Amino acid sequence: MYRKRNIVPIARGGTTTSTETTAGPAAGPASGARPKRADARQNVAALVQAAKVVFTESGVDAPVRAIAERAGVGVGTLYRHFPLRSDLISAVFRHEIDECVAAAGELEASHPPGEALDLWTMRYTEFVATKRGLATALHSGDPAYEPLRDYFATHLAPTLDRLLRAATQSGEVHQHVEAADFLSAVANLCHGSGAERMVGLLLLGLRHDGAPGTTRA
Amino acid sequence: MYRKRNIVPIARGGTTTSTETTAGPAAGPASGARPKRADARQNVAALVQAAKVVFTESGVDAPVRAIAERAGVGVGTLYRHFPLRSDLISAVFRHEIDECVAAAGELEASHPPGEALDLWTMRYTEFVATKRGLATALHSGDPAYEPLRDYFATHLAPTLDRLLRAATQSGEVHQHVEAADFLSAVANLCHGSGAERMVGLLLLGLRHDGAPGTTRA
DNA sequence: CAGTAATCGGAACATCGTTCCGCTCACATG
DNA sequence: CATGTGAGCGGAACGATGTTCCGATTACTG
Repeated sequence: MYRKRNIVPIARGGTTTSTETTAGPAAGPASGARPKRADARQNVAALVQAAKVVFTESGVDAPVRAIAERAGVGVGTLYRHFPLRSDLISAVFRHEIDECVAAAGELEASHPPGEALDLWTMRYTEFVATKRGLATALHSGDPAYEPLRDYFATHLAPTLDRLLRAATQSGEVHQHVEAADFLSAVANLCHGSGAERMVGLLLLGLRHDGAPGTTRA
Repeated sequence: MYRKRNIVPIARGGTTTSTETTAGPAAGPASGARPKRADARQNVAALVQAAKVVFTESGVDAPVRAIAERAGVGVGTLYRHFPLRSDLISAVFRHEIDECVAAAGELEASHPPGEALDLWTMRYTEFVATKRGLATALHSGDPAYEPLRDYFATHLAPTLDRLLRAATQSGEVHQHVEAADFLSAVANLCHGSGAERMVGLLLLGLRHDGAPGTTRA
């Protein structure tokens, strides 16, 4: 059989449902091509929703089939909309990542640079820590996650870089780090126990005004 | 067919070959049971040897079959001797881990506590960094790696703990950390780029004499 | 030299990612 | 509203991998 058509009609064009924001391979109405079919959009939404649940329950490594089943679609459909695993992950977390970026702006405005850096890092830590498997995926080297790495590099790295520069200029931070490296380091630390403590140490390390690898002057 | 018997006889009991040290599930002659059959010991040695090569080439996640094939045995044989993946990993790296532990003693004797801590950490970093997939395996949560985690906790943690205490007592380190947490943190950092730099920051963080999460007094 | 049990090999089974393709039906069109 | 068409769907099928099982084999004991 194909699929029971218990599909609730969706408003065409105009008003966008909340799910539309999270859709991955957006075929924006701007691109000349014909807009996506209604049932297709419905499925994309269902997949993202299902993935969100499954990722939370079993981590981002959860079996593809589990997601498809929960969404009530076949694996073929899943792959049609999300050829790369990271496409689905991005769709699910994009919003949260964007919020993380936005948070930086607020923190910068309401706190001194050093504090803003600390607070933002903790926020980022929380985000990553609650996404089981995210850090591992990010550093797996698997090309299936490339776009996800890109998204991190493009959005999060510049944000952190700004915070780092500010804190350095204000004299609170004395050590230099590549934003991308720091980001990946923090993500990695979220694997193990005592993650927050370790991230805290890293932040403390940034404050040290001696040369690395040597005992305090 | 079974196996061509091109097996070179091995001295019984007495002199132990170098491989015997690395054998995993050692059926010590002490335990009343009958000693392992000669061909079995031979296979264990071949497996460890093969695993060493394959791990280096493809990381510790390498397919089981690749190891078995390289060792010239069936997968059944591999599983017979190393029911858990970590058993094989332990067998391969036990020696290096032990050397790492031993190195601590030397460093303690020839350097001030703080320096010894730094140097030992770097040595540990090198060890983990060159074992692709080791860190990931360690923190995968997969029960197949439990014994490996144990080995780390049992051998490496006490060593680092000693170094940490000494450096704290000498006034060089001001922050407290659980040795196990630190160990796992460093291992995790070895995933990403700029690993050494990040480990360096962690070590710098230990020196900080302010409260964590706050700007320098 | 024969008997026995330890050991072996690899087929068989389960899980997972990924591809492929015939079948359907949503939508534009008349 | 009827109709044609291709976007889209489902799930079988394939390949890789981990793990178990058991009949065949042979190392060792007596």
